[in-house]
Amino acid sequence: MIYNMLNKNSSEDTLRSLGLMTLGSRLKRLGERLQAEVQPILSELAPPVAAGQHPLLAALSKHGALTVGELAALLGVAQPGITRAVGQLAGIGLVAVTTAAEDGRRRLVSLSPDGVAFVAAAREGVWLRVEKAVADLCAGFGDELLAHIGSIEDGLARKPLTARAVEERQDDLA
Amino acid sequence: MIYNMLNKNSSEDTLRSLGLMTLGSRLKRLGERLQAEVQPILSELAPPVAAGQHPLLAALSKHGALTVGELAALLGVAQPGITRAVGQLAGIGLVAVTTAAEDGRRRLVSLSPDGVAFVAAAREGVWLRVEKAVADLCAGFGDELLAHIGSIEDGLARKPLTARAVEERQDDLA
DNA sequence: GCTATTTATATAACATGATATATAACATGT
DNA sequence: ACATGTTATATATCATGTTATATAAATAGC
Repeated sequence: MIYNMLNKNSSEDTLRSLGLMTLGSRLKRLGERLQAEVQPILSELAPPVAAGQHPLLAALSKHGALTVGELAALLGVAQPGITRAVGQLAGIGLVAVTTAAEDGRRRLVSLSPDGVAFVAAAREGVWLRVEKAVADLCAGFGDELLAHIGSIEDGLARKPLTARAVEERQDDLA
Repeated sequence: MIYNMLNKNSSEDTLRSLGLMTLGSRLKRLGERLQAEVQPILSELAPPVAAGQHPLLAALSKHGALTVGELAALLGVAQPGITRAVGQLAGIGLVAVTTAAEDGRRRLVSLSPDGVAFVAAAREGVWLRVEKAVADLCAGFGDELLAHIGSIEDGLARKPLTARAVEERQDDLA
């Protein structure tokens, strides 16, 4: 019976065996795994910043001051998450927040001087190392993978999944 | 200026432009997006079950009764998450939990009669429709994408990311 | 100018990942 | 038989996604 126990599931992966039916769960799991593995590398640059917040800093560096809503749109996440992340980054002094002059509702988020230095150092150091490590992991098919991901994202924007499944049902009725 | 605002970021995606450096964040985002889009389809089968919990039911259906630890290993997630999910599924009557006879620490989780019927119906209905919708979304490259994902998962198991980045640093020192 | 509607964002609440730890059961060694 | 170490799992805590909503500012329409 101990033999059965070990054989039963010692190296099986249910998500893998379920294929495209659980693609979302599998991508999420792998994404979280990668973020967790990348975190120690990123944290070598002080102050430690969550892996998921580095793109926010990169967006500010690239575009200059942005509103909460703009950041949410650029990063493809919900607004309250950005509010929270910005609050945390402001707390450690990497970003500064002001109220937009032309619209009192808008909050303008920008890199602080410390934030500017942080991003510059990250570009030359940890970001580069992370990219290389991930490229090594992808063993040459990185570009192809990114293209597939892009294609799925574009496909979802064009036509949501529920619309694809609805058509399937109509086919069944015919 | 309104023109500038719109042009600034109307369709740009920071994660996409950052490429492999933010692969984890991007995979996580897409995975959560897919789970969210799949949820309404799955919820057509009563009772509603979270997208992330369907694989747990599939694992029980395939392997029979499993312990909490075995489920965590099969699904590649942490044990407390399984404890919670099992509690929820037991709450809606799809799984049953007993104590293993040969080891009083182990909890044996199995599909209830309602759970067996649920899985059977899902197999013929919503799981099939989800798989087809996702395959449609992948536009023919589904198998290739799954292979890439598998390769990354295997690559992480063989050699963690931090080990890959460490070697990079040693190269820099030389 | 006033009213109704829309918009930007903070806040609340919740779901779902994780790590850490307490507790009990089991295994090992003397 | 007893002490020590290991293991399975519930529980606590936290981080990070989300949706919903309240509040204030801005916009649209008359």
